[in-house]
Amino acid sequence: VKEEVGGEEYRRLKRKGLQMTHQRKVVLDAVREASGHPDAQEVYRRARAKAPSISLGTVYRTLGVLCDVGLLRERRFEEAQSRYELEREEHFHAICTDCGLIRDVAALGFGDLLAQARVGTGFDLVEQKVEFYGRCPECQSRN
Amino acid sequence: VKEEVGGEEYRRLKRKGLQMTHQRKVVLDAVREASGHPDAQEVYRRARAKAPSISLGTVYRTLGVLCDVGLLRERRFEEAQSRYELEREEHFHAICTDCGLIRDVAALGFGDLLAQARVGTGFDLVEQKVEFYGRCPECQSRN
DNA sequence: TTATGTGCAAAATATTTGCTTTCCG
DNA sequence: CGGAAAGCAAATATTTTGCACATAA
Repeated sequence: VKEEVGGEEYRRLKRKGLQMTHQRKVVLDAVREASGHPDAQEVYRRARAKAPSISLGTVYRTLGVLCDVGLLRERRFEEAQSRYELEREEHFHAICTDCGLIRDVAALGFGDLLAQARVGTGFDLVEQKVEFYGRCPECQSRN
Repeated sequence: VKEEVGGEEYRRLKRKGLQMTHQRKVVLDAVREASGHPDAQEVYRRARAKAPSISLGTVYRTLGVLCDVGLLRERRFEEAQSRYELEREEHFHAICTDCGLIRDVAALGFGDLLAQARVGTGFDLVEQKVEFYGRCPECQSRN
């Protein structure tokens, strides 16, 4: 049995009756190659390097599709625009208030925040979002 | 010594060379009277009840000013628009994924998340944002 | 071949800004 | 009175959508 390259992506799309296209490959690669958490404009810029005729509308639609099938994850930090990251295990984010750098933080070791919040609220909570704000090491040493 | 009603607001504004105006009173009251976390449109709607000629632009500028002087706080949840709340001690939020209800959650009892994140990242973190998502009690009993 | 996807442009949504007039202190 | 603020409309910024044409399977 031969494992197909990119098989996972095809499978996720097919499961929902969606097709794999050049644009979808290119957008997914753009997010992979961007360091971290690109917004739609950066994905668009990167995608055009490989698919010059791709439109911004397609980038938005494609990012939405890739989130729907579970390959990407949309994130809204304290900004006007959404950012996108590869879907993976739960983690938190530290965001530099000077330069905007976003660093992933392992969720391990923070205890069961969800369980505590469930007790405190009566909500059937299934997901959490944790962000920390402050200056990154580089900006700290800059002055 | 007589304590002036609304003195605190005047003081905060004056400290930055800003004036108190009818519109600023009305916008602040609108946030106070809204249950919880109104967005600019809801503030606008409420403010017009007391100041019919107020414009949406003024609402936005005023919300910004009131945040600057520390009376309000801008919040972005997983939505396109910002929401606003009265500035107060740190707390978290539980958000209903069905009806959108936003409930405040006391931050006490969650341990020193910031300290842990500082160690993990090397960032000089000074602020945290914690949100929980799931169904509120009422939506749970609805079906 | 045919359902699905893309490009393009216009629309929708949220927020900001320039400028003239009005108002607070 | 003089600087700060409001109203209004136009400008921005981000994201969504309608539709004719193109493409994957």
